[in-house]
Amino acid sequence: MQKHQSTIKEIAAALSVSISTVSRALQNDPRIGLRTTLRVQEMAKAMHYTPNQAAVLLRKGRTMTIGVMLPWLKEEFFSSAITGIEDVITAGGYHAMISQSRDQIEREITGIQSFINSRVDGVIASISAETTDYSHFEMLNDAGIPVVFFDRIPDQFPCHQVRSNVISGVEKALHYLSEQGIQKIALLNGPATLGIAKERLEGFQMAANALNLSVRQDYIKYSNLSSEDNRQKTAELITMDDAPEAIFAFNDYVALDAMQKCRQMGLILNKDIHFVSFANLSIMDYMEHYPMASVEQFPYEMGERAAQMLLNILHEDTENASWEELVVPTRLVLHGT
Amino acid sequence: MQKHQSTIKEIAAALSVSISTVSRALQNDPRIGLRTTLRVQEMAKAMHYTPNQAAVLLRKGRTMTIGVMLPWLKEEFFSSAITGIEDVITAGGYHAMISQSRDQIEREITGIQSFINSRVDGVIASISAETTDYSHFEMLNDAGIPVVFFDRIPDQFPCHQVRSNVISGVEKALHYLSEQGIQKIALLNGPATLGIAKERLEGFQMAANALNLSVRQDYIKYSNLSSEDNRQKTAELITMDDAPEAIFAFNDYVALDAMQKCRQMGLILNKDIHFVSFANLSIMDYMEHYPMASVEQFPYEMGERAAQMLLNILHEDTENASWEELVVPTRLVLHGT
DNA sequence: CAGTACCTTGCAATCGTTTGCATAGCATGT
DNA sequence: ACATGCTATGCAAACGATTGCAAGGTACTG
Repeated sequence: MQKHQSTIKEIAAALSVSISTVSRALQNDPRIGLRTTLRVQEMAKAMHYTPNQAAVLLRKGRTMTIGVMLPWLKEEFFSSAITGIEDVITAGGYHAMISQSRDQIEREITGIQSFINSRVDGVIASISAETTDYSHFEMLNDAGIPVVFFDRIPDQFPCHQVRSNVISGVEKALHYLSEQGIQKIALLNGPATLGIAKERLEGFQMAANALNLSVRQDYIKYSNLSSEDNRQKTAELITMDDAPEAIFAFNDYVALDAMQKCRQMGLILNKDIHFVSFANLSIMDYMEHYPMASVEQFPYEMGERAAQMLLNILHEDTENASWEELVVPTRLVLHGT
Repeated sequence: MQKHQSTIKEIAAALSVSISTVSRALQNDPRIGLRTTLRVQEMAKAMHYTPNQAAVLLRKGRTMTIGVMLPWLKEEFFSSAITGIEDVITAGGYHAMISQSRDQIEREITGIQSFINSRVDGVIASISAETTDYSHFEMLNDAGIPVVFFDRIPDQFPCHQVRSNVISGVEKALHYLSEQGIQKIALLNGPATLGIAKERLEGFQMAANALNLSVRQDYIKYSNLSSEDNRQKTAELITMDDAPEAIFAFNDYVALDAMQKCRQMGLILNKDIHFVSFANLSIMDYMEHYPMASVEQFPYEMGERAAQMLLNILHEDTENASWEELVVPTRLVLHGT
């Protein structure tokens, strides 16, 4: 009922010892006698003492906090990734400070600013769809705060990164479509600025060449990931004179919009038009109209790996200049067969 | 390239003024001359100065941080609520520290502990499905940290709270079913420990009485919200001798599991069995098999209101003893008509 | 020229914690 | 009796910022 946070100074006063003794006793410093240590720890418990993190940080220069910046919490991919991140960093004694950019560059910048103000020990980030300028991440670098990017990775410069093997994922999916006798395949991609969009395109072209499929430039569309644009670009594809038989979607959200648009325009899914996509939302299990196949990217695992990488970097004493890079394999999941 | 965070002390040294002058200049204190103020602010910018939050907190005793504790980020209801919370508190100069309990009491406790260590100024919480003991929230109270609960609210004691008008929502839904000539209605509820589950039951019984529907005890099931239990309890309902015509589900996730189970067991949705539920996931727009109607709870708005309430409480100077309480109206959304 | 007032700046304490160094007490060895 | 070594504790200076109070400088007034 006291509305008050107790301090080591108060514990010290209550026991008539010095604050340094209290501090050491609470850390089980062997230089403090057993009797004193026990008395202090009991008193601390009785007074509901909890250390003031701000004071500890100020003294130690570390916050044991990791900033996590990602586009949307509501996307299952990212909330799963967060869970993986949380599991790893809490095991390491850290906790997460989460911020969503909502795919807006301004929110990303202010969020990163706030990470710097809070002196987070490190950052894990997946960049927004709008991000083309990276000066806010350079500020982190100047401040000596390491950053690990995952999934959505800047492609302008080298960086610590965890990404899924997009190219092999695309290859597997194209291979599968081709096996089903489907030749005319469109790519409904994300923003061209996104590294992973470029990778999807690259994988798409490589796999198409390997399979002797022609890659038509007008089969390649870029969406800004909004539902409107997803539907718009889908309409453009399926109203073409020589419309594609299958659409490879950037992710499941794009696929959902695209499939809905196709149905609205009278096409029958998995007959007139086929879908393949990235991500594999768990909610898909409940859907009647799902993509023919999905490239599963294991977001939980990617989060774990990104967090592990960051903790490793934090625990390296030497400032080694090399950029860590990890590629998580993908898996092609077939639906409804 | 300096890997270093600059401090006011360094700015002071660079300009040969005292640190107090720098501190005041940065706050536009009128006591500092215009020339000096400008010189300091320029130098601060040039040196990429950002205030160390820990030091500010230590001095000021406020963190400008709000702890947000909720069950699952991946549930759209909560991620929408977070977005509402974020929008309000960032406008007020605060930022959020998010923690998910994943419906586990232990995670909830450690998360709240960590909020206390970080000396958050306030907490917004939606309790886990396992929470029956509230001593961790009492610790917040002892520490003088105000808590606003939303949606999932403890029912053992009074507290600041924002909740949706569950009872009227249930009434509307039951009324609608009854209008469709559906009489035998089951309630597939959440854990009995959850206040909102009790409310759903209460509303269910009240509305049923008002509509002269009999409330059969064996039509009322409690799920622990896991998919297995959702399916299990559904199976129990639909295999009864006198099975219900409609199931009122605790939320859309429960409804999805239940609908899937019904389909697996050969029932035809919206014919053999009808569904009504709480929440109204946006993903439902993409679904073939959706509930007949959903009670929309406006999570974004609930988040906003909870945040506003908390900020109001924080800005009240007097410790007024009354518990704030806000009920957000619900809306019945009809699907597929 | 002394007194007054104002404008500008600096000193030093403070927030809660950690930690290098000093010190007091006590037993041991010579 | 005295140096030596050990154990157990305390002192005081940090960490980076804020802020009440003091003080130096300048200009104005009588």
